[in-house]
Formats: sequence, C-alpha cells, structure tokens
Amino acid sequence: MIEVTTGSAAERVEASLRRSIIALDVLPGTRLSEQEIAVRHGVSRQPVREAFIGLSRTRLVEVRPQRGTVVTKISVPRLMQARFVREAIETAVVRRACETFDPTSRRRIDDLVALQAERAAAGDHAGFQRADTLFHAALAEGAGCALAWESVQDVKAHLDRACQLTLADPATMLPLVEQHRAILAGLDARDPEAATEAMRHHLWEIVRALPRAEARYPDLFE
Amino acid sequence: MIEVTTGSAAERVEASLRRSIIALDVLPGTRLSEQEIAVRHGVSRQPVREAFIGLSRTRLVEVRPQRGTVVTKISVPRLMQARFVREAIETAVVRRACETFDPTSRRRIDDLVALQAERAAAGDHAGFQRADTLFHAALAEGAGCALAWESVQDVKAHLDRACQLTLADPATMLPLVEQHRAILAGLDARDPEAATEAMRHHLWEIVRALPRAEARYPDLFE
DNA sequence: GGCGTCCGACTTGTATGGTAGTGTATGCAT
DNA sequence: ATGCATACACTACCATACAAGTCGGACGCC
Repeated sequence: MIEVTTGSAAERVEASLRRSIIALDVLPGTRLSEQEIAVRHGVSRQPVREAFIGLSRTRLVEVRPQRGTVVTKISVPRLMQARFVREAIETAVVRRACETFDPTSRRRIDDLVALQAERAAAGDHAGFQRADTLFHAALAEGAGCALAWESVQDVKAHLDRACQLTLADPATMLPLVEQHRAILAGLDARDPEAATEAMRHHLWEIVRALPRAEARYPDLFE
Repeated sequence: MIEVTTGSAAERVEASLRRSIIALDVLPGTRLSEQEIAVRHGVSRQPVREAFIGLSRTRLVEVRPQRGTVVTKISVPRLMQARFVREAIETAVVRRACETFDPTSRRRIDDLVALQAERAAAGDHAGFQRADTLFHAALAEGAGCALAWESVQDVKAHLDRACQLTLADPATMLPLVEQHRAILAGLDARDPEAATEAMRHHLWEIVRALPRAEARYPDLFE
C-alpha cells in the first residue's frame, strides 16, 4: 500500500489503489472488497466507494452492483484503442511543439531523459516509468498543451499497466530512452515530420512487445 | 429537469445535471446545493454528492470543500485545448475511416445527416446537437474507434456548452451540416487528406464563432 | 444419487446524523 | 461611522445504519 497524505480520504484511497493496480501489485481479475480496503486504510466504506467509482470511470476496475468490484483484466483491443488515442494526441502535441516550445521546459526535459536513462540502467521499473510519465508531461506542458495531457493520462494508465509485463531488464528499457532522444532531436530541428514519426515509432513499441506478454501471462488478459 | 430512468440514483442525477449544464439551463457560475438538488430528484444527499464528484472530473463543476459547488464558467483557454484534443482524435479517426469503414454505419450516417438538416431547418437546437453527437459517434464507431470516442466525449461537453451561445437560427446550423457532408465526401472518396481537412475546418467553426459569444455574454466566461 | 428450493452470508446502493471548516451577518467597541 | 470580534448558517466530508440484490451451500424431496 502506498501512503498519500494530501486531499480527501476518497482521493487518497483512489490514488493508492490506482498506483497498486498500474504497478500490478493487485493483479487483473482480483476482487476488491470495500470493507477490507476501508479497514486497511483506516476509513469508512464511503470514501472507498467513491474511489471505486473514480477508478471505474477509466475502467481500471469494474463495479458490478450487488455482485462485487474487480480489477479489470487487460484487454488487447482496449490497449490498441488507447494507443490510438495516445498517438493521435501526442503526435499533435509534438507538431505544436515544433512551432513553439518553452525554453525552460526544454532544459528540464534533458534532465528527465538523463534521469530515465539512469533508472533504466539500474533496472528500476517504477523509477523508469515515473520518469517516462514526467517526460511526456513536460513535452505537453512545454508545447502549451498541459490540458491535453490530462486526456492522455486516462488511456496511459492502461498502457503503463501492460508495460509492467514487458519491461524486464535494462536492455528493454534503454531503447525507449533512445526513442525519447529521437523525439527531442526532431523537436530541436523544428522538423514536424521527423518528430511525429519518432513519436509514432515510440508509441508502437507496446504493440511489438505485447504478444510475448500475452503468451506469457494469459491469465491477466481477457 | 430531465428524467433519466436507468442506472443508479447517482448516475441518474449526474446525467440530469450534465444535460442541464451543457444546455445552459443552469448558467456558469451558478451555485449548486446538494440539499436542494437532492429533494428535487427525490433522493438523499449522498447520490447527489457522487454526481458532483463525477461532474468535477470533467470540470463541469468545481467542488470547493466546505465552501460549495459551482458550475464552472466557460474558459476560453480550456475550450482551445478541448478543441485541440478533439481535432487530434477525430482527424485520426477519419484517416482510419478512409482505410476501412463499416458499410452498415455508413448508411446510418446518411440518415443522421438528414435528421440533423431537418432539425436545423426547424431551429431545434437540442435536436440538432443530439444529431451532431450521433454523427460523430457513428463516424468513430464505423471506423472501429468506438473506444476513442469516449475520450472525445469529455472534452466535447465543454465545446457543446459554448456552442449553445453561438447556435441561433437555421442560418448558423445549416453550414455545419454541409461540413458534415464534406467530411463524408472525403471519406467516400477514400481521400484522407480531404477528409481530415474537412474535419479540421469543421472543428475550427467554434473558434470563429466564439469571440462574438464572449462579447455578448461576458458573465458566462471567466 | 441427483435435483430443486430455501436460507444465510456476502456484495453494493442509499439514507441519515454528526463534524469540521468557511463565509457572512450582527453587535460591540472605538 | 467604521473596524473588529463573535455567533450563526451553510457547506462538504465522513461514519454509520439500513435496504436491496446476488451467490453459494445446506437441506429436503424425488
């Protein structure tokens, strides 16, 4: 369980559960009990219930009235759609980024790439993914699309969860860092075609890695 | 108040409120009372609270703890971002639609355009917008992007609300129907460039109409 | 032994009361 | 008349109690 100290009890529980689900600490198909989670977090059922409703909006859990709440299994069609949406938005973002980009954000991104490379080399999945998220978020923010990023986050949650199955050792993570560098190269060159193509290639990585994961962990898929 | 009869009380209240907000039956800046809405819908405060939380996720309302809940004012920057996201997704959808499109959906869309033209001629705002939503939804579904459409809906809510201020008479609605036909023409010709350009032009309409609305109803904007 | 029925232990959904915090109005002192 | 402190009304938030529905197992019957 991850401790979060800000916001209301419902928000804390939701953030905690979301992290656990994406990190696969609770596996797809797991049944969640309002009661049990409530006592584990030291709150009543009501905040937990609200957390469930929040998670069900992005389909991380499925609330079946009077029957129970379960963590949704990984759906390949859903992942394909999520990737589609993410590609649509993020390629549009990098195109805009090629037009105008905040210099301050640009410098910060270099740090984030360096951080991510370090985490990858250390084999730290969680740190790697945190840095990845920060990279994409900073990209959107620097392009003046901070709000667009919010739309990406919902679908990204599903992709991140699937990525937990594909990220094994530094050899699988380091290429992703290189792809980030390629995106930045296109951006620095103010070359929309190169930047979008690099982003597109980057986001297709999950498609290439997915079949192996599905073959290896069939129980987690529906 | 609009009656909805399916789902839980919380869902019914949320759907009802969402409609009212988008239709501008309750104006931006209006303070919403849990208590009052509860008695109006014949439910307790708890489902209303959950409805508020749901609406706050897409920022249609703002819940300020211990202070009250208000309908968010129309934010021009937010609208620009919403349009950006919608353009990104929907242009990607029509590109895919040019590759493969379900023939059954294609036939249904003709009916939807006809329906919309009729509603426009009758000066029926609500019916016009319903048909518009169905048109775009059918487009996404026919292209096999039904799930992507869900991501559009959240941002579309804000755009639709602003459109309530710009749709006046049939003269403002009929051009939009023509733009829909232009998109279909590009789709039928399997011409991605023409189709995406038509979609882009269509979604820019709001930008052209917005300044007049803002000048006319400054109180509704922040 | 196989099958249908009923009961009970779960689940989520809803209602209600209490708590802490905020904004406002009111009365007092200056 | 004005500034300030205090009381009050109102809010969202949470806990608790109750209602309604579902699933599984035990039991009786065929």
